[in-house]
Amino acid sequence: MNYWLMKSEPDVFSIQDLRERPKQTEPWDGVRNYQARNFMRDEMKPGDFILFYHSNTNPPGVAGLAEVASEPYADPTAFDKKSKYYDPKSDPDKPRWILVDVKFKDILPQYVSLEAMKGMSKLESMRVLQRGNRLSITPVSKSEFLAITKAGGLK
DNA sequence: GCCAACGTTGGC
DNA sequence: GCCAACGTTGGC
Repeated sequence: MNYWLMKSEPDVFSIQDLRERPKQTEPWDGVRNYQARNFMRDEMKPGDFILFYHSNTNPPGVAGLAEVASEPYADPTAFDKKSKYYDPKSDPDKPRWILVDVKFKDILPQYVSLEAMKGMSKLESMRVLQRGNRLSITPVSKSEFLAITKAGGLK
Protein backbone atom coordinates (compact mmCIF):
# COMPACT_ATOMS: atom_id res chain seq x y z
CA MET A 1 0.00 0.00 0.00
CA ASN A 2 1.31 3.43 -0.92
CA TYR A 3 0.84 6.89 0.49
CA TRP A 4 0.54 10.11 -1.49
CA LEU A 5 0.08 13.83 -1.13
CA MET A 6 -2.07 15.52 -3.74
CA LYS A 7 -2.38 19.27 -4.03
CA SER A 8 -5.50 21.11 -4.99
CA GLU A 9 -6.43 24.74 -4.86
CA PRO A 10 -9.50 24.88 -2.63
CA ASP A 11 -10.98 27.72 -4.70
CA VAL A 12 -11.00 25.26 -7.59
CA PHE A 13 -11.63 21.96 -5.83
CA SER A 14 -11.52 21.42 -2.07
CA ILE A 15 -11.85 18.42 0.21
CA GLN A 16 -15.33 19.73 1.01
CA ASP A 17 -16.17 19.66 -2.70
CA LEU A 18 -14.96 16.07 -2.85
CA ARG A 19 -17.19 15.10 0.08
CA GLU A 20 -20.21 16.54 -1.72
CA ARG A 21 -19.62 14.73 -5.01
CA PRO A 22 -21.86 11.87 -6.07
CA LYS A 23 -20.25 8.77 -4.55
CA GLN A 24 -17.79 11.23 -2.97
CA THR A 25 -15.54 10.42 -5.89
CA GLU A 26 -13.89 12.59 -8.51
CA PRO A 27 -11.54 11.99 -11.46
CA TRP A 28 -8.26 13.76 -10.71
CA ASP A 29 -8.19 15.49 -14.07
CA GLY A 30 -6.05 18.29 -15.38
CA VAL A 31 -2.64 16.96 -14.37
CA ARG A 32 -0.26 18.04 -17.12
CA ASN A 33 3.06 17.13 -15.61
CA TYR A 34 4.78 13.91 -16.60
CA GLN A 35 6.16 13.00 -13.21
CA ALA A 36 2.79 13.44 -11.55
CA ARG A 37 1.13 11.51 -14.36
CA ASN A 38 3.61 8.67 -13.98
CA PHE A 39 2.77 8.33 -10.31
CA MET A 40 -0.90 7.91 -11.18
CA ARG A 41 -0.27 5.68 -14.15
CA ASP A 42 2.45 3.44 -12.78
CA GLU A 43 2.36 3.42 -9.03
CA MET A 44 -1.08 4.16 -7.65
CA LYS A 45 -3.32 1.28 -6.65
CA PRO A 46 -6.93 1.37 -5.53
CA GLY A 47 -6.99 1.81 -1.77
CA ASP A 48 -3.77 3.83 -1.62
CA PHE A 49 -3.93 6.58 0.99
CA ILE A 50 -3.97 10.26 0.00
CA LEU A 51 -3.27 13.38 1.99
CA PHE A 52 -5.48 16.07 0.45
CA TYR A 53 -3.46 19.28 0.50
CA HIS A 54 -4.88 22.75 -0.04
CA SER A 55 -2.43 24.90 -2.00
CA ASN A 56 -2.50 28.53 -3.01
CA THR A 57 -4.63 29.43 -0.05
CA ASN A 58 -4.03 30.99 3.33
CA PRO A 59 -2.80 29.03 5.12
CA PRO A 60 -1.80 26.14 2.88
CA GLY A 61 -1.87 22.67 4.47
CA VAL A 62 -3.32 19.19 4.67
CA ALA A 63 -7.10 19.38 4.99
CA GLY A 64 -8.21 15.79 4.75
CA LEU A 65 -7.79 12.23 3.61
CA ALA A 66 -8.84 10.46 0.45
CA GLU A 67 -8.09 7.20 -1.30
CA VAL A 68 -7.31 6.04 -4.79
CA ALA A 69 -10.59 4.70 -6.14
CA SER A 70 -9.88 3.40 -9.64
CA GLU A 71 -7.32 1.92 -11.95
CA PRO A 72 -5.56 4.51 -14.13
CA TYR A 73 -7.35 5.60 -17.29
CA ALA A 74 -7.13 8.33 -19.93
CA ASP A 75 -7.94 11.88 -18.79
CA PRO A 76 -11.03 12.81 -20.83
CA THR A 77 -10.43 16.56 -20.45
CA ALA A 78 -7.39 16.22 -22.73
CA PHE A 79 -9.76 15.40 -25.62
CA ASP A 80 -12.33 18.08 -24.85
CA LYS A 81 -11.78 21.19 -26.92
CA LYS A 82 -13.83 23.23 -24.50
CA SER A 83 -11.81 22.19 -21.48
CA LYS A 84 -9.03 24.38 -20.24
CA TYR A 85 -7.05 21.16 -19.94
CA TYR A 86 -7.50 20.35 -23.64
CA ASP A 87 -4.31 19.02 -25.20
CA PRO A 88 -4.39 18.51 -28.98
CA LYS A 89 -1.30 16.35 -28.67
CA SER A 90 -3.13 13.73 -26.65
CA ASP A 91 -4.39 11.16 -29.14
CA PRO A 92 -7.42 9.15 -27.95
CA ASP A 93 -5.73 6.06 -29.38
CA LYS A 94 -2.57 6.82 -27.49
CA PRO A 95 -3.56 9.09 -24.61
CA ARG A 96 -0.84 11.24 -23.18
CA TRP A 97 -2.58 12.09 -19.89
CA ILE A 98 -3.68 9.49 -17.39
CA LEU A 99 -5.60 9.87 -14.15
CA VAL A 100 -7.21 7.96 -11.31
CA ASP A 101 -10.42 8.54 -9.41
CA VAL A 102 -10.06 9.86 -5.88
CA LYS A 103 -12.56 9.13 -3.11
CA PHE A 104 -13.26 11.15 0.01
CA LYS A 105 -12.36 9.60 3.36
CA ASP A 106 -12.09 12.24 6.06
CA ILE A 107 -11.75 15.88 6.85
CA LEU A 108 -9.06 16.26 9.50
CA PRO A 109 -10.49 17.52 12.80
CA GLN A 110 -7.43 19.77 12.93
CA TYR A 111 -6.12 21.35 9.76
CA VAL A 112 -2.38 20.66 9.50
CA SER A 113 -0.88 23.83 8.09
CA LEU A 114 2.30 23.94 6.07
CA GLU A 115 3.83 25.95 8.88
CA ALA A 116 2.97 23.22 11.39
CA MET A 117 4.38 20.60 9.04
CA LYS A 118 7.65 22.51 8.83
CA GLY A 119 7.90 22.28 12.60
CA MET A 120 7.50 18.51 12.73
CA SER A 121 10.82 16.67 12.92
CA LYS A 122 9.34 13.53 11.36
CA LEU A 123 8.59 15.48 8.21
CA GLU A 124 12.09 16.86 7.74
CA SER A 125 12.71 14.99 4.52
CA MET A 126 9.18 15.17 3.20
CA ARG A 127 9.18 16.02 -0.45
CA VAL A 128 6.54 18.70 -0.37
CA LEU A 129 8.56 20.63 2.22
CA GLN A 130 11.73 20.70 0.14
CA ARG A 131 12.44 24.03 -1.36
CA GLY A 132 11.33 24.63 -4.88
CA ASN A 133 9.03 21.65 -4.94
CA ARG A 134 6.11 22.23 -7.24
CA LEU A 135 4.95 18.72 -8.03
CA SER A 136 1.22 18.39 -7.46
CA ILE A 137 1.49 14.70 -6.57
CA THR A 138 4.26 13.35 -4.37
CA PRO A 139 4.88 10.05 -2.60
CA VAL A 140 4.70 10.13 1.18
CA SER A 141 6.22 7.61 3.60
CA LYS A 142 4.04 5.73 6.02
CA SER A 143 5.63 7.47 9.00
CA GLU A 144 5.05 10.88 7.41
CA PHE A 145 1.45 9.93 6.72
CA LEU A 146 0.92 8.78 10.30
CA ALA A 147 2.58 11.88 11.74
CA ILE A 148 0.22 14.10 9.78
CA THR A 149 -2.96 12.17 10.57
CA LYS A 150 -1.98 12.24 14.23
CA ALA A 151 -1.34 15.98 14.13
CA GLY A 152 -4.67 16.25 12.35
CA GLY A 153 -6.47 14.72 15.27
CA LEU A 154 -7.04 11.19 13.96
CA LYS A 155 -5.97 8.17 15.97
C1' DG B 1 1.27 41.12 -6.78
C1' DC B 2 6.03 39.44 -6.47
C1' DC B 3 9.28 36.27 -7.59
C1' DA B 4 12.15 31.90 -7.08
C1' DA B 5 12.10 27.50 -8.82
C1' DC B 6 11.52 24.61 -12.33
C1' DG B 7 9.21 22.40 -16.52
C1' DT B 8 8.43 22.91 -21.47
C1' DT B 9 9.14 24.62 -26.02
C1' DG B 10 11.42 25.49 -30.09
C1' DG B 11 15.25 27.53 -32.85
C1' DC B 12 19.59 26.30 -34.05
C1' DG C 1 21.35 17.97 -27.92
C1' DC C 2 21.86 22.70 -26.12
C1' DC C 3 19.89 26.42 -24.03
C1' DA C 4 17.30 30.90 -24.00
C1' DA C 5 12.75 32.26 -23.64
C1' DC C 6 8.63 31.57 -21.77
C1' DG C 7 4.91 29.73 -18.76
C1' DT C 8 3.36 27.86 -14.38
C1' DT C 9 3.34 26.87 -9.50
C1' DG C 10 2.66 28.28 -5.10
C1' DG C 11 4.47 30.46 -0.81
C1' DC C 12 4.78 34.80 0.92
